[in-house]
Amino acid sequence: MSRFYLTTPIFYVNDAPHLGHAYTTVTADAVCRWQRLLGNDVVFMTGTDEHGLKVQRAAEANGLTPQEQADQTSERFRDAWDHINIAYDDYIRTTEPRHHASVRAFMQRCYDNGHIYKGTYDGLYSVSDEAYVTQADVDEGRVSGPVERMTEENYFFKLSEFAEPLLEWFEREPENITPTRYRNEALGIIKGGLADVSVTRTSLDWGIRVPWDESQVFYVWYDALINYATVAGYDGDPDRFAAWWPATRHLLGKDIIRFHCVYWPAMLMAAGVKDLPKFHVHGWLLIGGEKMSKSKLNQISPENMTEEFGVDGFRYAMLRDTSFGPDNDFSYEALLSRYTSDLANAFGNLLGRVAAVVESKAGGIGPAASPDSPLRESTAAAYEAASKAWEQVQPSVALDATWQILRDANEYFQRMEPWKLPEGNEVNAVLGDTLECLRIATILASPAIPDAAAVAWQRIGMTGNPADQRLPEAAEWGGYGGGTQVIRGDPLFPRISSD
RNA sequence: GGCGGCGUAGCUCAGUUGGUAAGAGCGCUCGACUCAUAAUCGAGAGGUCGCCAGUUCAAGUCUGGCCGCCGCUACCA
Repeated sequence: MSRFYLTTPIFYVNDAPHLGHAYTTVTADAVCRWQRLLGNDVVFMTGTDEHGLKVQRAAEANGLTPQEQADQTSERFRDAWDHINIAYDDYIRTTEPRHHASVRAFMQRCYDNGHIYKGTYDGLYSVSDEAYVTQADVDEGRVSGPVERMTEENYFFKLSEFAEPLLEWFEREPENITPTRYRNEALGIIKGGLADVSVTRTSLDWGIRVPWDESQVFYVWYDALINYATVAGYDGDPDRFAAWWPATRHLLGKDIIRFHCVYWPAMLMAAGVKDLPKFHVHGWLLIGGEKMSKSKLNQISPENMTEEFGVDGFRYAMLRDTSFGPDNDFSYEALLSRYTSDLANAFGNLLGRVAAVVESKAGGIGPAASPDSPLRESTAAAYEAASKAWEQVQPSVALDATWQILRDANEYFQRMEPWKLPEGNEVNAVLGDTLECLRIATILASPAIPDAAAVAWQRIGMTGNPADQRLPEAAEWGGYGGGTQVIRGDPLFPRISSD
């Protein structure tokens, strides 16, 4: 048994949960559920990033204190994740005392190790963009309003010192960042030259106080990144940290590569943390299709997506239709099409037709799988492919491989025509083998569709929950012993009309 | 501007270190079947692999140029 610690980025609380957040989080959830099937010890973490100027401003605009603003939005994220069945083990908020303590301890180490110094930040600030900008930004018209020169005494992190160590890390760990395209991008950032970065601010209060200079607070990014260490027990639980930190994997979007894949590893080195995380980077979820844009689904909360397709329908379609890495198009039409073809037709309908024939030809009792089934080999191959894909954080590939079992089972069932056979061994073998395919596919699909998988599991006469199965044994042919009641029931994934 | 990425069948995407007649799912056409959620199964049509040039016995797969789209370039996954 091994440990598996997976994080999503923590989400900034000036923005309501939307499909992009859901994409990252559902992917992480499914990957963790797969790891649990393997019997690994898993910690799955998500949470909210609550400090910084934008939160302070948003609070003022809403007539709230920053804490109230953070409380409200953080709760919305938590509700959204509960709604789409995200089984997180820890939900961190950067305003929690444990995180404040952790950040102060972490940064104090960096300071004590001589990687932080006091300097003068001198930069251009665009009020309308609420952001610091470069001269190049101004020259090339990427700034929406007037800029003013800001001068501030800040503490700087000696990022420039870490270019070499970072390159050594890339040399040493060929798979530190996947997919490769993003590894190259991070490498490009490092090779492009790293300047020291200002990590504190005096211009706002809503942040974590610098332990060696209480007049300053940490700039929100450098507080936020440390959350991953907080959850692993960085401050106050050295044993836990030693055990879990080496198992760390970060899931993130390509827009935050710089901070995660370059700055964060450098900070860890500065704090004297030996183990560096693995990074899995994904592209954007692009929203295409007219119906989708009609209701501005790119801004809509994840809850709205589940009204028609159910939680599992939404989760499945998103995981199956987005290849992890590149940007992906996602649309209402695609979602409907995926739901219908894969869930209603290939899975739900197979379940229904088998149950109907079990009822008419086997008295409603599922017969056992036959040991020498022609489906045995292809099912094993599908498991191997799915397993490999989950390991590589490729849910779409894993689910496609899993559905091969269902396609094969439908083909077999069709070819054997059990509904025409007389009751007896021959029909029992066909039914048992098809049920066995459903049993295995249900386990393998459960990370994507946990609730529906649990229902399907009961329908074919299994007891317990597919989530409690252990791979790889549970995926081996012959696990369906038969002799239990198969339940026909209502369609597991009812068809949805397209209007 | 700088750095990086993408452009393969109608759609969404796969295509190891260049090498048998370019793949999958969906969609479409035709046929079969009727156990099932008008589901399922079979057959088929459909691609000059963005464009041009080059390297090579051989390029979707390498090199150069061009066109189009996109990301990052200090606080949105």
